[in-house]
Amino acid sequence: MATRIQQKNTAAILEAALDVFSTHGFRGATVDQIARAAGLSKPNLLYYFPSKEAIHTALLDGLLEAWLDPLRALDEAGEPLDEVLGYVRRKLEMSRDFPRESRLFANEIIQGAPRIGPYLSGELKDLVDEKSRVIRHWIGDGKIAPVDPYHLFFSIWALTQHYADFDVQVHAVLGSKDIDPYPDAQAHLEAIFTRMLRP
Amino acid sequence: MATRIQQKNTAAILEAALDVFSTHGFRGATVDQIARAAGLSKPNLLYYFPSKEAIHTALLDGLLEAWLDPLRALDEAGEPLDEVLGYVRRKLEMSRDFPRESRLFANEIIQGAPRIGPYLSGELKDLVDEKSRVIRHWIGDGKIAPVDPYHLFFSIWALTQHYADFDVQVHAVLGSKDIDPYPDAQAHLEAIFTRMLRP
DNA sequence: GTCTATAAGGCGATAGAC
DNA sequence: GTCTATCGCCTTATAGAC
Repeated sequence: MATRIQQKNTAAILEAALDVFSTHGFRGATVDQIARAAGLSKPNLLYYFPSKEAIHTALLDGLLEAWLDPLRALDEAGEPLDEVLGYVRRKLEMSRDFPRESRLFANEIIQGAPRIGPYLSGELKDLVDEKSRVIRHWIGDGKIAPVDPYHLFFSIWALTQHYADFDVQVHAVLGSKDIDPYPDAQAHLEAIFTRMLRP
Repeated sequence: MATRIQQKNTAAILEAALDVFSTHGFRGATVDQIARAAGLSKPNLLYYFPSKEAIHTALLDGLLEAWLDPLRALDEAGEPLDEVLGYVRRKLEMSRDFPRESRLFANEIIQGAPRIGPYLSGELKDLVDEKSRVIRHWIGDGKIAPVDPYHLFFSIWALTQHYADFDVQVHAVLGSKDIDPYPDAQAHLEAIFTRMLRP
């Protein structure tokens, strides 16, 4: 049974760690940095988590738990094009609302997925295999244009996560620090996938 | 005037450093790791480069020098759709042939572009602004369908670089370690942009 | 040009008082 | 539960012999 203080501090640590790990990667982050951002001393932080690795694992576990939800919601019984567009919209909203989580994930993958390799070829692949059959079924019925389902999913991931992972570049190129690129991005992606999938 | 030994060792160091930096990021990489991969002792490596930072800077400078070439080649006088498809093809070939360079760049951007911020809002933005005017010109002439030029370029970058940066995930999801995903990727991307831009 | 040895400091983690 | 002090390791970089 966690006390109110424990809950508060644990939450503050995870919040601070998400900030630091997503920006600097696992090795680039320091426990001191996380502790200061959480308003705690270093030994006090290590009173709540046994090690730096443990904090990182806790973050990753929490993330992977929710990472596949948008894809799970893709419904075979729905209107095919709407279902894909809905998935794209949910993924783009995740980039907008949880960019640090996206960068935490991206850091892991780029560095060879040392901690989540089994997840990729297990849970993730299984779900993608399943939903690929749905896509192929829709294609067979003439509901959407022919497309390689796996590369379709790669495209959705790449296009939506780009706005979180490469956020700095997006803003640098658009030039205006204050403008929200997401409304235009949403319209752009909807147009892409509509043209791509309309029979 | 560099001797043959100097040229050989400098090249070996940069080659090894590209391997290590692109996989582990700047902080995650160690000089010892790079030295061993280059077949040199640590002090010997530091005889050729004054610091770890200097090696990284040399790599980044060399990369940025060539990074924009595929976009520079986009020719206003060419056939619009072919020009865009050619750019996509060149970028995808860069992902296939230089995945470590792509990951080196991705690591920098994800971590907030601490070293290349000026490049992004300088050289890169200027070139994108220029080529965006070309895209808009083509749209005005009815040569390609209306599209936001900036988000078009974001899409090209996201879709092509994904195959280098998220290589591990691509292979995990496709399931077969030995299969080359690039032929299918090329066909997929050509179909996307053809459908997207045909008037 | 290349090595062994080592300085100097940062970092993860622990000890022990309060 | 939280702190100060510190251990021990790892890492960057240098000294100095060959």
